[in-house]
Amino acid sequence: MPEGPSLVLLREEAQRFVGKTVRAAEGHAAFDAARMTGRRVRDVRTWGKHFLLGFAGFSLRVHLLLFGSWLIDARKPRPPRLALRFARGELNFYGCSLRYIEGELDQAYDWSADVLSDAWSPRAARRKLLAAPERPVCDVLLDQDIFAGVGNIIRNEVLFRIRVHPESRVAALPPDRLSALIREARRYSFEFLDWKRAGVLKRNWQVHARQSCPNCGRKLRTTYPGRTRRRTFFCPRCQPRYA
DNA sequence: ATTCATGTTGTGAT
DNA sequence: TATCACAACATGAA
Repeated sequence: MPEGPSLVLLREEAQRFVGKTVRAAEGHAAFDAARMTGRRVRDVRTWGKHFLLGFAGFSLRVHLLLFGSWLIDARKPRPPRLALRFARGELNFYGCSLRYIEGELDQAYDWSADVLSDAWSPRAARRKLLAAPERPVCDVLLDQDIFAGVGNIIRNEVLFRIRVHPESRVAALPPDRLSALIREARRYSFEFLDWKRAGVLKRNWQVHARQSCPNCGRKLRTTYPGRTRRRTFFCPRCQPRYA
């Protein structure tokens, strides 16, 4: 579930708790959930795949990892990893990683890296990419320091849309493909968000978990390339490899 | 029942 | 030191 756009939806749903006071916070013993009890939520933000609940002086960071989920005003049969109760309503997290971030979030995060942020900077992304010329594009797209919020689905879809083979190296990309990579990482992330919100995301996948190329009809290839070894779908005909 | 997957971090080997 | 392979975590869908 949790690529960047899904976190935006969580942020929107959690917005109603801003200004409210945590009446009870329960979690597993290893995490000091009680620290939030009696404290007022200042703001709700996201950075890439991080969900951030701001309190005076510190923030809660929730990372949903691969299987994480949340429920608002509802519970699963299993106890939540973290339950935040307010006078009206509750926010429950499952299967996630919890941490506190001390101080201001603007110190802790490079907001220009978040593809879904107003502060997103294509120029900063380009600079980071040019500093990593030998890396394959399949790896850099998942690099959260460059493209925070991009996950495996977005990566596969972006590479198909810009017609670039996943194992192309950054330095070998023609200038217009490098620009397209940066532009499409953000553009498709918002498209993902719209489709997710409308409940039509899967049906709009062009290559992810698909069998054949929507452009030429050939059978798609599935590989596990690069450092990350994540499942990669691509069309060997429509996505030329720039070595 | 078993396998797999929208993710990240830490450990130990090379 | 750098890079890697792998484990660990957790959960719902196919």
